[in-house]
Amino acid sequence: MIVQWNQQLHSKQLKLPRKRNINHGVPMHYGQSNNIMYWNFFFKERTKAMINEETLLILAKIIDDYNALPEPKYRNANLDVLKRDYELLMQMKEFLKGDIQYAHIINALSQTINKMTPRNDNGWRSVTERGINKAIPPVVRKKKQVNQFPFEWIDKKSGETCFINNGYWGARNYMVMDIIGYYLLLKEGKDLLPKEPAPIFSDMNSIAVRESNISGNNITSSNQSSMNDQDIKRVEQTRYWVQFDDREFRKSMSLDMSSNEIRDLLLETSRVEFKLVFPVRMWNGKKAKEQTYNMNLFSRLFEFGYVDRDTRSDGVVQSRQYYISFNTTLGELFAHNLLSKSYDWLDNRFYSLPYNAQVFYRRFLVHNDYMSIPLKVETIIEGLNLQDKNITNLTGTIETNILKPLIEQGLIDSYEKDTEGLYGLKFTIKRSKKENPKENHLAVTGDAGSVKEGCRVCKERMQGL
DNA sequence: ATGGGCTCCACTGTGCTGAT
DNA sequence: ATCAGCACAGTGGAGCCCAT
Repeated sequence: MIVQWNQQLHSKQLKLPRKRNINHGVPMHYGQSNNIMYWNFFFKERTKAMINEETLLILAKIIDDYNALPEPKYRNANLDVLKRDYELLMQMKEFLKGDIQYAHIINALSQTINKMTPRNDNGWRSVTERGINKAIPPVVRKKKQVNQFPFEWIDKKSGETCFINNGYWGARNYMVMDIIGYYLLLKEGKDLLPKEPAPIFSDMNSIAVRESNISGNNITSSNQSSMNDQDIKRVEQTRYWVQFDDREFRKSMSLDMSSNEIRDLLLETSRVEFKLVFPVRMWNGKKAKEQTYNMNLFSRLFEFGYVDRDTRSDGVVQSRQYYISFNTTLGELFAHNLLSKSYDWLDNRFYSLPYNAQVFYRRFLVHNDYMSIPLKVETIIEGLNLQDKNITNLTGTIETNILKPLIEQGLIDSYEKDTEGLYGLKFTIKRSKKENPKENHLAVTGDAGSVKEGCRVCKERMQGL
C-alpha cells in the first residue's frame, strides 16, 4: 500500500483519483446520466473520501510500526525506514493538518531521525582544561532527596576534604568552562593559540599568597549580573577576562540555546563555589609537572556579567554581550593551567552525547591515552556520583547510556565486562591510539596539545571576539 | 522573509518498587 | 540478584507567534 501511495506522490497525482477507481462501484444509472456537474461532484467527493481513508490507514500503520520499536528507539530503528515514513507523512500534510496523532508522530519521527543522523563535524575544536575535569565531580539535582549543601568528599591522595556549594555541577557547566577557556587562550594568543607556555604562578607558595590577597578584596560581586559601563570597565581592568555574545557561544557548543538559557547557564556556573584539591601544572625548569594545590578558602571559577544588546519592543532580549573575568583564586588557577598548556581537545560533537557519557569521558579518559583502562564499578560510581542503589539497573545504565554512545561516537573502541574479577564487577575500556591530532585543522604536537601555529579557521572564528 | 522565543510533547536517562 | 514497569525531570524538534 505504501509503495502505491509513493508512486502517486511522485507522479504528483495526490488530488486525482487512481484510474482504476473511477468507475469502481458506480451504479449504472449514474453512469448513464449526462449531467456533467453531477459527475464532477460525485467524482471529487468520492476521491477525497477514499484518499482520506487510505491516508488514515497509512498513518495508523506508521504509528503502529513506530510504537513496535523497542526502546531506546534511536538504537533500534532503521534510519532509511524512518526517513521514508517521515517523507510519507510530510506528503499527507494537507489531509491531516490539525490531527493530534499526526502531529505527535511527526514530532517523534523527526526527533528520532535527528538523533540517529550522525552529527557532522563543523570543524570546531575546543580545549578542555585538565584541572576542572580531574578535580570537580558532578553534583546533580535529585528529585525527592534534598541535596545537602555543601556537597563534600575526601580527596584520596591528600586526605583533604573538598566542597562544592551554592549550586549544582554537570555536563553543561563543564562545557561552559571549555568554551570560555578556549576564548581566553585565543585572546591571550592574539587570535591564535599561544605558542609558548606562559604560566601565572611559579610555585605553590605564590598561589597561597595570591589566594589570601584575592580574598582580601572580596566580595563586591553582587548577585546583580546586569552591568553598566563602570562594571564593564572594572572587568576590563582585570588581568584575565573575555567577552562574547550569544552567536559566538552557540557556535562553540553547536547547541541551540536561547539567549535566556545561555545567560542562566553562565550565571549558575559562575555562582558555584568550590574548595578543592586542584591539579596545577608547574614548569620546573624545562619540564612540566603536575602538583596539587589545597585551597584554603572557597572560590568561584569566574565573575560574570552581561549587557542586553538587542531587545525587541515586546521586551524579549534577543542578544546579550557577556563579560567574564577570571579574577578569583580558582579562575586564576584555571587560567594558569590553560596558559601552561594543561588541556586536551574535544570536537563539537562531544556536547551532543548523553550527559553521563560526557562526564565519564572527562573523568576517566580525556587526559590520558592508555589503550586499556580497567575501571571497577565502584570507581565509576564515585567518579560520576551516580545514585542508583539498584546495581543491576546501574550497570545497565553504564552500558547503554555511557559506553555504547561513546563507542558510537568513536571515542572508545570497545569495552569488556568482567564479573569474576578479584574485586567484583569491572569494566575494561579499550582504545586504539588517540586520533592523530595533526589531522585537525590545527597543527598540534605533544601530550597537552601545544600548538605550533594557528590556522585560518581559528582566525575567522575569533573575529569579533 | 527571517529568525529568535515560546509551547507542546516524545523520547531519554535515572531512580525506585515490587514480583520472581 | 534480576528484571520489568513505572514515575519524573531534562532535553530538544516542530510549529507557531511575533517583531524586525
